[in-house]
Amino acid sequence: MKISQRGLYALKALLHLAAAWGQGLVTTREIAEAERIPEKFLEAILAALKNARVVKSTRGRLGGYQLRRPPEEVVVADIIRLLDGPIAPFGDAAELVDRIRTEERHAGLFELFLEVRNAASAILDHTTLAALLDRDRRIYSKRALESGPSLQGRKLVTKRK
Amino acid sequence: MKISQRGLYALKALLHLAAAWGQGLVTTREIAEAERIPEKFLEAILAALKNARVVKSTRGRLGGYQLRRPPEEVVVADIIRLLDGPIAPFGDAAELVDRIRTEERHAGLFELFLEVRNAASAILDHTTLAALLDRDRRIYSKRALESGPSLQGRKLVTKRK
DNA sequence: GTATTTACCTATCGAGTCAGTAGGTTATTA
DNA sequence: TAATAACCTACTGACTCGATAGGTAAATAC
Repeated sequence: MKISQRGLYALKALLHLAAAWGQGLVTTREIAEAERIPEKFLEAILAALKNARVVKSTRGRLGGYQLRRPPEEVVVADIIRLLDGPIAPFGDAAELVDRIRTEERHAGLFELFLEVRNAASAILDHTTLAALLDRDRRIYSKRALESGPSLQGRKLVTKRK
Repeated sequence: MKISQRGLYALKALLHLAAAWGQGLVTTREIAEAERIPEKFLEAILAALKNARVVKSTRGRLGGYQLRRPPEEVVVADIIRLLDGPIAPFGDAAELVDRIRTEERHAGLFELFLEVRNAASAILDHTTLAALLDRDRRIYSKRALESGPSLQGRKLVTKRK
């Protein structure tokens, strides 16, 4: 599986919406600027996400986008499959299973590919937007601590004493 | 990572050469026919494999190809990297490490990608042509046993009694 | 020494994908 | 009614993928 720029943008946009969960609507422009995504390109991506019922929209003034379900219920693997196709190094899971059965000379090759896809799937299938957002925040605050302890940084350090 | 038709052909051709290891040279035509690979296309693939010193060749009459090293020493991950680029869902390992450091908003995303690439790499890096060939043979004989026990099949069954 | 066989080299091609861009239409609200 | 924001359609240039065509160079058989 290869994650395209489009797929990456989609995940970033969804993380943005996940961060804004429960706080109303967010416009494409807002996301585009914050996440450094070409606005018109983002429009197309959000259209796809809307079509797949990941996201919902309201139009006109004060319009915008929001997640359809809470961040804990949006799984990363689904988004990747939607934008960039199957999570497998060759074909998809069903095709691999089939070729393990039918290929008379090198079935082992497809067995191997299936193992790889299962390993990748295992990770991506149990990672949600909420989990990813958590990660982002953890890294962010760890960084604030390391490079130039700010007010917030100091407090944490002090607490650890 | 996505394995192309080209990459698949390369692996099949190498498995063919691995099976012929120690038995002299094999021509492109022979490989092309046995493995159902367009001959001219296979030529280009073998050229790349030769360039990368995976395979060596002799030309003229009685010419052909052979592996440069024993099948136990040829690792599948290297072949895939050669033909289809890095084994990572996004960029390569070095780029991912870099973006985990530099991305200020969504470093967690790249951490996740790195985990996926490590999982895939772990499998493909410790699989050699010899191991794959073994797999192929195991599946093949298991199949002979299941569907219509031939002479060879019967022997095995009888032994098990 | 000539014909055959095989690897090797160069160039080209049609189809498809990727990452956008452009320009307008419809709905909602101040 | 004007402004705003989602929505829709079409197009583009660059690139990749999976080949095909046609010839050159080297090694061997006869």
